[in-house]
Amino acid sequence: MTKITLKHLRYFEAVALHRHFGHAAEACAISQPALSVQIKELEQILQTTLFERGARNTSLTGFGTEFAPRARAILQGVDELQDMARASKQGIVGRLRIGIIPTIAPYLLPDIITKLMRTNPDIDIQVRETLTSHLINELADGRIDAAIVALPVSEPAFTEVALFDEKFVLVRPEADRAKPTPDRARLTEMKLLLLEEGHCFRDQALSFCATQSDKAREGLDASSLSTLVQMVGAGIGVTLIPEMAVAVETQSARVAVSSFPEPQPTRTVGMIWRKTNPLSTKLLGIADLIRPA
Amino acid sequence: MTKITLKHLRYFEAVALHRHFGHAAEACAISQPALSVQIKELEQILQTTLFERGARNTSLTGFGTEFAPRARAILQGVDELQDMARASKQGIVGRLRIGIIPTIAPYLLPDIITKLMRTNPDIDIQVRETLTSHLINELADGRIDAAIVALPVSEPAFTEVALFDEKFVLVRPEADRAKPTPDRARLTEMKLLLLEEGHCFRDQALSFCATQSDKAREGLDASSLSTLVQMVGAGIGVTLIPEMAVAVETQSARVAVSSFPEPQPTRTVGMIWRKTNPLSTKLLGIADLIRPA
DNA sequence: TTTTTGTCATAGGTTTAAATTATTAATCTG
DNA sequence: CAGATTAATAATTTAAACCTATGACAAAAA
Repeated sequence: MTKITLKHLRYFEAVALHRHFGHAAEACAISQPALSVQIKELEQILQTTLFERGARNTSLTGFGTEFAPRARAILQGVDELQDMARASKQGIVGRLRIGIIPTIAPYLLPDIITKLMRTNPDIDIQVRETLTSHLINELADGRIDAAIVALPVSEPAFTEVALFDEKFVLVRPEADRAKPTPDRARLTEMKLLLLEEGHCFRDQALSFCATQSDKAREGLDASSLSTLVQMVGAGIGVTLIPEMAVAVETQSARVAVSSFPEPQPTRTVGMIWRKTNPLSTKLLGIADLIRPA
Repeated sequence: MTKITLKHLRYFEAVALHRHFGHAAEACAISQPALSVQIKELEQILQTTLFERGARNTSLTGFGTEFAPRARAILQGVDELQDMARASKQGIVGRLRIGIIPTIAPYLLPDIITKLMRTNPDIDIQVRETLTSHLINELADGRIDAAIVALPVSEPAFTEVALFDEKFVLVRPEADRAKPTPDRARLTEMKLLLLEEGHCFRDQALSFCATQSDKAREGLDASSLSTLVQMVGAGIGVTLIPEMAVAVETQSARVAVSSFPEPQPTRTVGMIWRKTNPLSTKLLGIADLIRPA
């Protein structure tokens, strides 16, 4: 049992339009017999007559009349598929599904979006903000196209591109402003507030603090840098935040911010994507665009 | 330049569903290379990548994700075409576009529709009421499937089937009830009211009246039998109407109805359709159904 | 009527497209 | 590194679609 093909529908449409097999065949750039055979086959598939062949004129049957607009709609749908493909190629990508970790997103995203929109007015940007481990899964599954995270990720399936390094700064209560900046050794003596488990920034901060440590830290983990800073402002302890977050987060809090002496704590922020992603080269371009330097 | 085919879309859908070329190929009952080639061709046509082939898993690209629902919609539309064809075949015809002349329609239509609906609950009946000449044109053009008119029509392209004969009766003012029924010769002396030009019934009535005649008849033509009877009731003249119309039209008028002595005037009502109409045999069945005897 | 014309269907042979099997290439997994 | 998994490529076969030529039929013209 053969199936309906678009060829059948295209030929049908031509005959319906011209009401003449010969003219329709010409319009389709094929011979009249070829068209006749195809129409006949379509009628056989449908088990119905579509055209009434008179000796001197051809017309649609009742069923053919109902059939025509649907056939036309299908053909139009197919044309639209092609248009869609063409449209999606102008500009860098068309749609970009990008993931960013929470300790970067609020500070970098406005800038990224602005830059992408400027160079690429029709782009459709979809952002996903969650923990690195989730982003890695979603990237692997093809649910997002790229992710901006702290490097290294060391997944062999991913390409990693560094975007920039960022320093961590110390946030203390306003009252501590005059005190000297502690080095990493002295930090262990202070009450250090951290993000919840799962945030890479938590681990990065901890690793700087020379604490081997999870030493009796009661449940004071915060779910965002913003909360962390507010807690510091309330005098509960001190914390580290990325330099990039300073402007936004310490605006309205009664806290003192200070840089560490060398060796300063840092992390590398980068972009990752599947090596197999066909957009690879374009993603490289996007990385260049985002990179501030 | 090759074009998109439904095969492309069917294969695409399978791969999108299974996210695995081998399994998709199995689902399509073809070999994996055949499917790979077709998908590749589709991607070439669209000038875009639809799938991201990893070494161990396959996923849709961003564009593929947008492409999928449209492809699915098209395939569904095609399936519906087939359903439509199947549905249209149950019952006698599915849709019947029928034309009837005005001097028959009001009296016969209710009966016809009742009968058709009873034997054929899902039928879609479309009625066109106009003059014979118009019906013939519309029939020839395929705009209607059949027509009920007075025979003969004598179009070689049409099949004619007689339905029944109907007599014409004389309608006189109530005051004339006691007078003897005039024969056709005496009719010429009376003021005979007729339908407008174009109605076949006008010609049929005239031809009975032995008038060779269009003799100075002022513009008193009516546009319906109903009007004609009302005019008679008002004492303007006399008229002929088909027997079938008596019950409906003389109900509320102050007129006297009488049959003619032999030879009585009659006409044959019949059904016509294009010989080339594929529904021919079914239309014969419908004629049998309509025929009162 | 007979002939001619217009129009679609059928037939046989050729070309093009699609499928098959077999093989290769690449990349994970153990 | 060896074995397994998965998709791509190659060569060949099979099937579909098309073309030219011809036939059938009905309408129009002679």
